[in-house]
Amino acid sequence: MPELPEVETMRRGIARVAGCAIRDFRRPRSRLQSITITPPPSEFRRRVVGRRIVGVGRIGKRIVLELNSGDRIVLAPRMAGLVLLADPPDRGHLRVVFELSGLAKQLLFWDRRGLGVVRLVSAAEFEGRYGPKKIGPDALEISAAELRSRLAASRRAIKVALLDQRAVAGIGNIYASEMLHRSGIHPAKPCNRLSPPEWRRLHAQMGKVLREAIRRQGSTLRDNTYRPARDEPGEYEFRVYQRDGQRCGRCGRGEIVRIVQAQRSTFFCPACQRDVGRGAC
DNA sequence: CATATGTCCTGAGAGC
DNA sequence: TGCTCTCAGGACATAT
Repeated sequence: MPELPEVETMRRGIARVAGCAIRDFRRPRSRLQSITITPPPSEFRRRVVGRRIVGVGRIGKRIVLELNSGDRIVLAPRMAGLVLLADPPDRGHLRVVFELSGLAKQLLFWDRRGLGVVRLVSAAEFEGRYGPKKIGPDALEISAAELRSRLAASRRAIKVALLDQRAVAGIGNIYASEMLHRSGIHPAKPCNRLSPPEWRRLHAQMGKVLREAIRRQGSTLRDNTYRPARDEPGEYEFRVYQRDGQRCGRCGRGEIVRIVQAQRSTFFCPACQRDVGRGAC
């Protein structure tokens, strides 16, 4: 699940690997299919062992470890991955272990579904793969004007467009529903039908939702996969996500419904997110 | 180019 | 209990 708030929480959780040297890189044996590791483990190992981690950043929903060689390690948890220093949920889904020396002893990549990716890239490759042409401005940093100019011409539904990482980075399926609800915007409204006040509200609520979620250390879903620490769930509280059938707390009148857009669930309140923007011409 | 869709993988939960 | 089926946070390749 990890979206921007969960990945940022994980990044903060491992921040002290900055300054550590990588002593070893290994993949614990597992009955599961192996995750994507590029380049292949032998070359990966050769290029990271003995290097020092000089920076711990985040780009959208990925964690980026900068090495003193100029290479970067990009960790993408995708749907069910975790980046941790210790205490993984179990050993069976532990995919990669970096043995470190310094303030942290280990860095772990754990992934229940195996959709995650661990990638080592040169500076040039990083630019091509994760540069501004591929990944838009971070959702925490983007200005209102930039958000609008990047999306306003699109005919796509706003909920679907918010998931496009080239437009704005870090928003996923859950927080997209949450920020649209707080903005009072119908998720199926085409981007090119949003009014200037709607763009302003969306921008404001985007920042609010993501900052609040980071403060609460993200959110833990029904599958219990993500947690900021052992035995400790993320404490962000959803207002619409997976609350279909319940009364809307915003207007107190509507009942939250679930719809499907682009094969993904969307939750919203038909009473306070009323205008689909497709009314009579 | 912009937009839409199928797929990767494992595990949980529903239904029978 | 145990089987089979469907679905889940993301991102990318491919198709239209």
